[in-house]
Amino acid sequence: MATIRDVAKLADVSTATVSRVINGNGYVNAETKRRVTEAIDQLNYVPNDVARSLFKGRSKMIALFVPDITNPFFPAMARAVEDIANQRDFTFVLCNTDNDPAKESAYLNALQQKSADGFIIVSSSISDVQLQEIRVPMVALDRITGRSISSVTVNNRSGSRQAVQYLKSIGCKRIAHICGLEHADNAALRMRGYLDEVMDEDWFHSDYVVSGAYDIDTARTSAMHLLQNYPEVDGIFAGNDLMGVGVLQAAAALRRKVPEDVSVIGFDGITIGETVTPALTTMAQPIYDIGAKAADMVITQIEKGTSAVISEELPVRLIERESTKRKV
Amino acid sequence: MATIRDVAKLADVSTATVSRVINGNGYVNAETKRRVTEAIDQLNYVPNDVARSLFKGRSKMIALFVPDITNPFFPAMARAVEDIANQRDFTFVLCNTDNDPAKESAYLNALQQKSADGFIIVSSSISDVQLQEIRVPMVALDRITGRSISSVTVNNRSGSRQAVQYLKSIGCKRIAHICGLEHADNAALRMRGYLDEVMDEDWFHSDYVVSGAYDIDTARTSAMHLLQNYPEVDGIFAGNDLMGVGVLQAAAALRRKVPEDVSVIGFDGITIGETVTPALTTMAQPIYDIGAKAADMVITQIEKGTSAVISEELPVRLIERESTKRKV
DNA sequence: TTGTACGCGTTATCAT
DNA sequence: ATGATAACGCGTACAA
Repeated sequence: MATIRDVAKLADVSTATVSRVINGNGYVNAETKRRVTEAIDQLNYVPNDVARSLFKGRSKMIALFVPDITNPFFPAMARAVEDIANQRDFTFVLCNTDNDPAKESAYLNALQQKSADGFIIVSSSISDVQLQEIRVPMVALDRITGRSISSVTVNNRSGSRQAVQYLKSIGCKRIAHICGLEHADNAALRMRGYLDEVMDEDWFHSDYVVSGAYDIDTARTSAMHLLQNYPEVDGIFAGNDLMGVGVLQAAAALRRKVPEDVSVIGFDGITIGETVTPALTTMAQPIYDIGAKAADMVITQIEKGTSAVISEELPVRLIERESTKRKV
Repeated sequence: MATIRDVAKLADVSTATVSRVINGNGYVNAETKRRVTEAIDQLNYVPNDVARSLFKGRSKMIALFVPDITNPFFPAMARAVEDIANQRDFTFVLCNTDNDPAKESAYLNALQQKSADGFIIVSSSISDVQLQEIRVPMVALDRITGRSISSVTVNNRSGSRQAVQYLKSIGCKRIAHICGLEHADNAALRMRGYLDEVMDEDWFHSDYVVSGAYDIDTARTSAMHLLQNYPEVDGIFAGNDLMGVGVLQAAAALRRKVPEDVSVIGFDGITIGETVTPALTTMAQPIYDIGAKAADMVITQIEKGTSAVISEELPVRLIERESTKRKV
């Protein structure tokens, strides 16, 4: 690997001049510039990022923390972040935390040691105080922000209300909810939205809310119990699509027809919802936009050096598929 | 952020001594060591990784290149690589290349600039010559290696033969194949395996091989044409599970019953195969093991500094689900 | 056993 | 318009 000194020697100038040519700083004679550029080409010189980082204390690198890389929602989002990062010449690192505080801390430390410039964090297990300690731009997704951290979220609560209203509108009389991870803010918000719509119904029963872990398997188990114990349930709002798929599996196992016997709606809008049978109706999040917006915010903050706290809320929208049908 | 000098000053020793304590190198008096450790604790000192990298020319960072992060196969593999990397105290970076040579080059350059220590590459678009130019340990997955690059693969060809033999054994009389990306070595191998088994059959027809892009949508389209033009086909071997799902969708759209009218088998063993209806029979790869093995190989090479070329082949195994059934 | 001093490759400041 | 040089923070000869 050629260094800046090699280039300087070949072009018969000082390293300072080479640096100026590379970074377009200060004045440099056209002819000198030509010589330097030529030397750079000839030696195939590329500035060493590590040395740059050491000097600047910055690395042109941002990281995205996700709680479960096997939930297709997150790869989809990661792709957006990656696109924006690449466009703006940042290196993108994806970290899978498994909602494990230890892993999160480890990643956080490791990356801060590497002078990571910014973080986008989807996590319900990382503590607010720990987030405060991060000294670089950061955006939280899917978490209620204590006004101290920038965020990009969707209207979880009203979106959930919409989902439940939709179930009502197609004729569901007993609507249950599979709730996501307890300590996840968005799970709590979606449950709130559900409760907003059903709490005052005379049929409402607190056992109509069961828990899942935002994954297929736990949701299937929970839904089995629910459907067995409360056979009158004819509509289920799952806290995310993965759990919606779990509900479909539970219904199939119990020979309950979807959507004839029970309608199911999920939340997220991941593509797996189109591949299951029946295809899953869902409240779709603008996944790409969320990731892109978050990346844009972080990078802009990095580049401008501002630390303004911005919170953005994006809308969800209903996608009707086969798992819900109007009762005749 | 405290530096090594701050620690040295507080402990009243030289930076060299502090460095010795940190890295366990050379001799250092027990009492001195105590003082230094204390100072480290007190200042919350952590060595700066960037400075380390600059000095050593290494970064304790490995990268995994995958062609399509939205194919669940790759997140599953990434998780394995990540686990091993973390265990061995390496930072893990996941790069999604979209099979785009430009993106691959960009990532490769960017990461080499950052002194990445090793690469695990799943790619059919990156050229062999470009791989040769990488001066750090590297493992290729899913590609025929020119003996010059270490690799971890599965027995694609014999696995495919097994798949086709299985279809035959359950009574399929006309077996077609949805082939993956043309320039992908593993797609070619899987097609070879298929051809090994069917080429000499008197019913065989070259139009029984159609192409997909290793994704659901293209496979569905191809399968639609196939099933429409060749209604006698009663067994389909899809080059991967995603395409298997595409085939199921095509069959559903054409009201062809699976497995009664046509049996379908995929390749990969990703979980989405369990969620579709009917659940997809598949030749499952040991996904986690592949990633773990590759990570282990790269890191071992990095640490030992050896450059031996190792090629490992792992076995696939049949998982029977609902998309195939013995003809009576 | 410990300290001094240099180099890793870059950028920025200050001269010239 | 250009060059010399001091940082950035660390690890390691070499000297003591």
